[in-house]
Amino acid sequence: MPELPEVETVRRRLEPVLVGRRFERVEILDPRLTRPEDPLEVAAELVGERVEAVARRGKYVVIRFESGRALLVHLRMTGSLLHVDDVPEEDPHRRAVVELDDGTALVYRDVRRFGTWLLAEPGEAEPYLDARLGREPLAQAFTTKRLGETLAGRRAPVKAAILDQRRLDEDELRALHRGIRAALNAGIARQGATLRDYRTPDGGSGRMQHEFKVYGREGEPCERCGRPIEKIRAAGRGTWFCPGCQHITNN
DNA sequence: CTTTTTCCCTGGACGC
DNA sequence: TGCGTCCAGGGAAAAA
Repeated sequence: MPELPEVETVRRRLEPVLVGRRFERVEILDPRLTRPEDPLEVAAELVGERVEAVARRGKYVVIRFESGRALLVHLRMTGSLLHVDDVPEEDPHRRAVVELDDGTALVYRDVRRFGTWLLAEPGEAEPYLDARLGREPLAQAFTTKRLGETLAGRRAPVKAAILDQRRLDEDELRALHRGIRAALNAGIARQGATLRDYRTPDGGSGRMQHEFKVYGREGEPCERCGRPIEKIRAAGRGTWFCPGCQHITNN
């Protein structure tokens, strides 16, 4: 699913083809996409907007218009933004189509319909995003110190039994910080991971899934130490880890 | 207040 | 072949 590396890949692919383009025609096929706003209204409001920039905040794709408005697109589980020369026929999962002034189109498809499009008026986008998102892990401002401050005072396990932040010493905190940035950069370098639905805007697949060492490998021997990969559920989410290489500090 | 669980939603995998 | 059941999970909302 689209995590930060996937969303950043989408942003990078869309930026050169969207900046300067005008939204000529907008069709929102799934009324849930703009919830709770009226899809017809949002579609009508988008017509005529000219793209000034394509940014990213967390896992939101932020399409900024010259008018000062912004379209906040969240792909959630299975959303994808595709840039096409011609809109293909017949796709039951197509949720929106934006025809651009150069004859190309932006097609949004989303199998599981969790994704959202929010049209923010001038000045609304920043407060909206600030209220929902933490700090950008690839920004300069994201330092080991800042990460420590974020985790301080929190009692929740960082991914349950794998890492208990109460026991993160200076070196472990540094390792976590480096690990976060290294993993995200590796993912971006490979244009994200395609497990099933994720596509880049030109329809291609990411390659990061080939680098996964534990994800989806329950029972298989760790390729580093040979111990079987384990799977647990952390905060409601499936979590795989190597009990040998990713040491557990119980309690 | 913090943390966990439920819910949304669909299609693929699996058992019978 | 055709069901019924389970699972995947981002993030909001509800529950604990």
